[in-house]
Amino acid sequence: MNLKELSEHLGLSQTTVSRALNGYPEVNETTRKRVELAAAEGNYRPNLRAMSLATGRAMAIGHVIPVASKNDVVNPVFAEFVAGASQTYNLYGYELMLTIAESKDEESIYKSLAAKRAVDGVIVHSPMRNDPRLALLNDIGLPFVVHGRVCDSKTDYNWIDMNNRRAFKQATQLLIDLGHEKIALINGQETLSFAWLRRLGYLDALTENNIPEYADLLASSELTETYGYETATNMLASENTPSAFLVSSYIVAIGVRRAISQAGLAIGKDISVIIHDDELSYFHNGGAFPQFTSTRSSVREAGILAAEMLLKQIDDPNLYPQNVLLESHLIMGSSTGPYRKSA
Amino acid sequence: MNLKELSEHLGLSQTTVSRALNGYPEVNETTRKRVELAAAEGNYRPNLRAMSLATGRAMAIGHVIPVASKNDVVNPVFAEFVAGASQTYNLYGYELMLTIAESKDEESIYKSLAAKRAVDGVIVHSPMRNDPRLALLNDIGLPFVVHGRVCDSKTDYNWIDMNNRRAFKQATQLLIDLGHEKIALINGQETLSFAWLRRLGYLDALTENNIPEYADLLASSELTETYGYETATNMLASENTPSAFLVSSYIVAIGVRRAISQAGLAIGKDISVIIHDDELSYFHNGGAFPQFTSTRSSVREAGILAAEMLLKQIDDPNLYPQNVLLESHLIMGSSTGPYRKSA
DNA sequence: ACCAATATTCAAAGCGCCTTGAATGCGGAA
DNA sequence: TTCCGCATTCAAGGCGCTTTGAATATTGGT
Repeated sequence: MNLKELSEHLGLSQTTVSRALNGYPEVNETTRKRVELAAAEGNYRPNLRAMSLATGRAMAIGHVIPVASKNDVVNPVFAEFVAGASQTYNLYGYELMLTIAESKDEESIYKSLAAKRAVDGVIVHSPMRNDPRLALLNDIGLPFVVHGRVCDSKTDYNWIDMNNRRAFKQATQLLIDLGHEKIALINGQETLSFAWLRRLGYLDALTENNIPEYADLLASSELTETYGYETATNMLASENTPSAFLVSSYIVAIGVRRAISQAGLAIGKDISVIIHDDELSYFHNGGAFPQFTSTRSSVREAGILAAEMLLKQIDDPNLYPQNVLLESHLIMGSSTGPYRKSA
Repeated sequence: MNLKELSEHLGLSQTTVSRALNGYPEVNETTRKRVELAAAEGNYRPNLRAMSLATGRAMAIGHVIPVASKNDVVNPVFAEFVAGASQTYNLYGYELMLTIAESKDEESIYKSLAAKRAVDGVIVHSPMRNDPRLALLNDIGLPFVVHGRVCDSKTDYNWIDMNNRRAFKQATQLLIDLGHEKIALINGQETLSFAWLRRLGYLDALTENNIPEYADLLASSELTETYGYETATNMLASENTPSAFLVSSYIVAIGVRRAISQAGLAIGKDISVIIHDDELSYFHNGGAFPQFTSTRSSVREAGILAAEMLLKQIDDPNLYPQNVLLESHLIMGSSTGPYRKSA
């Protein structure tokens, strides 16, 4: 059933039917009711392609998820984020167009998306400290919102981020207050903003407390279980053994826990661990007594908000860039405890 | 740059330019070269909306990921699967339209997708043993491929699945060969086909070996870490203690491992564990000596193949439904060992 | 040089919708 | 009754592409 058929069926012009369904005021309320009824009965939905050709709006948002190479890790956070964004799109009648692409292809994908008029805007995932995508997107004039921040940007742009720096400073401070001094940071790739900011927060706390920084207690890599396991194993076997770990994700922390347990140590007693918890739905770290002490912030919530921000921007292109900084909560769990010499 | 501008710039008709770019034979090769060059220079891409309006093909595939409720678990497998499918779509110029939706809304989403002509086909995720979506999709005439199978279907349909039954039978047999008799199955929700088939495989092996089946060694739920932990903890504390666990996913196994370690037992010695390994990229279970003995099958690969199957089906609507059954590999790791009475 | 056959190119219609500008119907004021 | 203004409705053009059927250019044979 298309507009023509529907309007013929009703004995009305396409104009009137279209206006009736799109809420224009110059339609008799009686007529509108009739039209709406008939549309519902005939399960009529405007052809998306025709509609966007006519209006110039694609009614779709692009999400381009970068991976380093073809068989590389897909950041598990993205599924949660997208789940949030999808909620928003459903609400406003937008579609979500997903592309998982190698970083090297990203530029051409954005260009193509724009040239094809496939999307009205995009969400930028995994921003780097100095991310070339900002300039690119400004250049091609595609509205966008960054999930995270670009540290070295001269211009303003839309972003929504968690306060990584503050979160990790706070977590480090807690460990220091518990008497720890040798605190290892098992971080994500520090070319990425989120990891860099976490590192800064960690260093902030050390500096403020006059605690020396040990290069061999800093690790930075992709967030996998294996990375957590191997790094923690090595650190525990080294001379400069840490008494606490600050870990950038739940998944990495699983590897760390494996290493600790394998070394015959007890988490929360011999060794303290604080993680950042994105609240991935299949890793529930909750209850009255969570396993991990954590800085917690819902990625799904960020997805919802980012999508809303983008839709607003698309709606009003003159809107000044918006920024949202979400705060995390430091949640006490059973993975932290006072420093013990014996460790 | 649109077709009109490009053709004016070239001094050719839109017809010729369009045909030149779409590889029609009735275009002079010299002209074609000229057109292609100009198109590349002007970064011309046909407007997707206009193109699909003219051709009647949306050039997009829908993926509808069901979740039980708004804040429910998003199956982590889906990200890997989608990463595979996306590779295929990139290759063929298709877009991937993702919707994450509560199960109760799924029907209306499929209908809407079809009525809006937003997609040319869909991938059905997480099929149930008796899944109403088959009839629905046949009804609205939307091509589809199921990732997994619907156990109770009279009609043929496209699917690609891993041989769950055989995999779990084989894994169970291995445990039996190692002397285990009290083998717990920590399974997914058995309304879902994959979990049901795994259960059948497990029972097949028990039956063949005349080993009794204990209801309290069977668990079925959503695949979260917490589920694994709590279930294993309870089973280990019960009268009818299992000496081996068969676990439906890596994530659940992490919880199981936590429970085992907390009970002071050693995996691969006191207790054996076999998992199913979907090869999630951030949980590498490889190397010469993987931590977990596992039935392994790449979900990403399945995504690639499913997408190819769907595109073929769309290309030729008269194609008889296709089926692909992927076999898993039983990979020996360090989480299994012979039965010990002491456990 | 002429014509049929073939190779190229083109003008125009149509995909299904929205939207501009014009047309119609109606009631109340004059 | 006549006219004007407002409330409704409509016809037609356009979004950018593909594709049909017609037109033009080119080629080889005679």
